[in-house]
Amino acid sequence: MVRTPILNVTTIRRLKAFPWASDQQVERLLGQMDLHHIEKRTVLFNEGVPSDSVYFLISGVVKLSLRSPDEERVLVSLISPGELFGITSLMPGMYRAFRSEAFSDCWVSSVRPDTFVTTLLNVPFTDFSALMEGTVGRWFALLYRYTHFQGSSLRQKLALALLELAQKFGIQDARGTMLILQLTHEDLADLVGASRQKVTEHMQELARQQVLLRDGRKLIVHPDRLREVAGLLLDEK
Amino acid sequence: MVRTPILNVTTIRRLKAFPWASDQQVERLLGQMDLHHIEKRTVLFNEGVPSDSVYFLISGVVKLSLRSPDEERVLVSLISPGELFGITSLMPGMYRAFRSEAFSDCWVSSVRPDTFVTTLLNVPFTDFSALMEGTVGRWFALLYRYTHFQGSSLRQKLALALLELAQKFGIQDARGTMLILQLTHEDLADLVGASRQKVTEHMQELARQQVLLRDGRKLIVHPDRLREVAGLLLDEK
DNA sequence: GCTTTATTGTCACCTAAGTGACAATAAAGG
DNA sequence: CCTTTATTGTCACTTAGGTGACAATAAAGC
Repeated sequence: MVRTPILNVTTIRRLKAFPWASDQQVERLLGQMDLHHIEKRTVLFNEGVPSDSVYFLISGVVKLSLRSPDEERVLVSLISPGELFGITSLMPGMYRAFRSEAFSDCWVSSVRPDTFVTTLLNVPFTDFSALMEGTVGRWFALLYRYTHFQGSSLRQKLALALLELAQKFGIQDARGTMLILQLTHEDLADLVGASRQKVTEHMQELARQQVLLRDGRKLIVHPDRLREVAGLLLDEK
Repeated sequence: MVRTPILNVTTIRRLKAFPWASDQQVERLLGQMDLHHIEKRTVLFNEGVPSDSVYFLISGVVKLSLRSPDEERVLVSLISPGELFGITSLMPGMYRAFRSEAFSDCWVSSVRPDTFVTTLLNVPFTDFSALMEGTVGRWFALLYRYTHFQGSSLRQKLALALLELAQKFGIQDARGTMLILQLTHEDLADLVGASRQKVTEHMQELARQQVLLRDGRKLIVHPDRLREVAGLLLDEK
């Protein structure tokens, strides 16, 4: 039998979690958190499901991962006791970007994101959430791109990068989505971490396959086909 | 001569920035923001300097970049009008992780982070800042690792990954920093995006060079030497 | 319109890392 | 203690992408 750990203010303080919060706040938060024991290799949540709780790791190690285009697993991060995870739930309408599973036997606690925020910050959740989206949402988008770069070919990285650019700088055009930006192949190379020459080769190949075309020095891309090339499932992003 | 743009609530709304904020709040924020015109290629801030303002891009494109171990530039992101950037200033004691420079001629506006937060959220800045650190600080650490992976050799990636693990899971030991984790070479391979075999080879090489050593299945690392191997400047991280 | 400079295209060659296939250990389970 | 399974070590071979070196365009400056 496993002994249930005691979760009180002292435990929280020892884990160096929420150092800024008052004892009162921590106490109030604890009253709203529940406790789960999770055996090694158990999946807590999977990529793609709605983000509806914040998790707090009490003991053990949790692994965040992702599957790459070639079905390999990308290990994104290992979470240590005292850390919060699953914080995409602090932004509105997010889905889990990574799978989380127990890397060893763990004790985990979870809270509803609104309870978490209102208890610790005394501000309406929707306001906080919107501000998060407008600020650190960009970090998350970057993290998304970089984690998906792992285990991808140059071709796939290019597609992924162009997809992100299309969302930010794209305007609709009869022939597709035009990027209102003067990008050289060297810029793209710096963006995907490749050499200028190979980017030229792959861009030509992508143009040949009608995934994109060039109008002077402006690019016109086909988001759907890019998604296909990037090896994303159709529902992603 | 360049014509100074008008920065009022209508402009902000057209840029689809801060959609959740009331006209009053936006009005109040605008009163605290100043306006700069920046010519193409001008550097707004450099890596390593203290993070003391939040920026808002009104027009043009801003480029965030980083220099890799071999002096190449990694293009991290291109910022489009209506976006906030330089938001590490929302976390306490942060330094800029990326260089930001004008990719085209830009109009940029800046605010002090505390003004930004208190105006839009009506909460003490220190509270907000601490909560940010405890939640999305992890995302930033991940982003740091992944951006630094770009243009690094497997050896450098391994060093960087082990450095992060040492910070999270390391305890001091007479022989260095011991990772209290049972990590296989395969786990490390998944973490750095490499094959198991090559990780074995490099780990052996690192052990030979006294950067780390193995005690059974536990690792003992030398953070200083890892930092050296990773090609980081001594003051970074 | 012409000159200069930046960008793209193409190639042959090189190198780091991926791959498959095992042997050698070490840990775990009975 | 012995068997089974997981992990590490090693090596030959393949491959994607880096590199240098140009020629061909296209854009920018005058």
